Amino acid sequence: MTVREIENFSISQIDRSGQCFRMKKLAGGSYAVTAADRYVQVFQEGEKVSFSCTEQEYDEFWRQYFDLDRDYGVYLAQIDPQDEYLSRAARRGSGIRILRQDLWEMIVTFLISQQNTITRIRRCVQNICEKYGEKCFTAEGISYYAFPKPQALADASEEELRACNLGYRSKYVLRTAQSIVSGEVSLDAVRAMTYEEARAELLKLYGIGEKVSACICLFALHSLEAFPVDTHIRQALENHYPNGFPHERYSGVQGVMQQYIFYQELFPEV
DNA sequence: TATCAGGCCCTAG
DNA sequence: CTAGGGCCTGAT
Repeated sequence: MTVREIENFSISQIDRSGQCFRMKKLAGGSYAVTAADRYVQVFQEGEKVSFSCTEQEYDEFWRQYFDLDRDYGVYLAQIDPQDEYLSRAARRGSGIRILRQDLWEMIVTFLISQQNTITRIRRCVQNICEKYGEKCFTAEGISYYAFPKPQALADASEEELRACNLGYRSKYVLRTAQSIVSGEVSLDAVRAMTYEEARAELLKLYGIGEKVSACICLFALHSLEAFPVDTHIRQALENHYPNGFPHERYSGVQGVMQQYIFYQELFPEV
C-alpha cells in the first residue's frame, strides 16, 4: 500500500473523463485500474489517495501513469479569468489528469471508440482483453487480463473480432494490427516523434482519422497540444466560442483545456 | 420505427 | 477538395 496527498487529483473524474476504458468502480468506492499489463486499486478520501501497490511499483509505473509529478494548479491558473465558461469547466473538472497510457492500447481503444458509446467501448475492450490478452494475477491473487499484443490481434480474423462486438471497426483493428506487426508503422518510432510527426504517422493506419489520431497523441504520447474535436467539443465551441477557441493563449496545453470542456459537456452540474 | 452515438473510408462530382 | 452514403450495435 502506498499513500500520498495529491492536489488536483480525482480518481472518479479521471474515470469519467473518457480517456481510459479499463477502470472499474468497485464496491466500497475504490477503483480498479488496469493499464497495459498492470493492475492497481485506488482509493481516495479528499486529497489522500491510497494505491494498492508497493512504493516501488508506484514510483516505477503509477506515478507517471497518473501524471502525478505535474502541478495541475499551473494549468488551472493559466485560464483566462474573463472566460467564465472555461473557468467553470476547469473548476468542475480540476481533478482530471492527462494519463500516460500505452500507445498500442490507445490506438486500438480509440479505433473502437468511433461512433460508439462509452458502455459499449468498455465492453468491446474487455472482450478483446479476455479473448486475446494474457491472464494475470496480482500478489493477492486477483485476476485480470493484460491488453492483447499486436501479434495476437493481427492473428485474429475479422469474424472473431466481430464476435467481440467491434462491428465494422473489426477490419480497422485487424489491418492496423497487421501494419504494426509488419513494421509498416513502428510504435517505437512514433513514440520518438514530435506531435505533428506522430499525428501524421498515425493517420497512415487504416481506420484512424484526425479525431482518433489526436486522442492517441494526447493520451498515449502526452502531447498536450493535441485538441481532439468530437461532436461534443464542436458543439461546445459553437456555443461558447463563436469567434473560435483561443488556441494561442493555451498554446501547448490545449489538450488539458479540451478535457475540462469535454468533462463539463458530459457532466454539466445539475 | 427512425435516429444517432466521442468517425472514417470511399466514391462521385 | 468537398459532399454524402455506408457501416455494427444499442439506446432513446
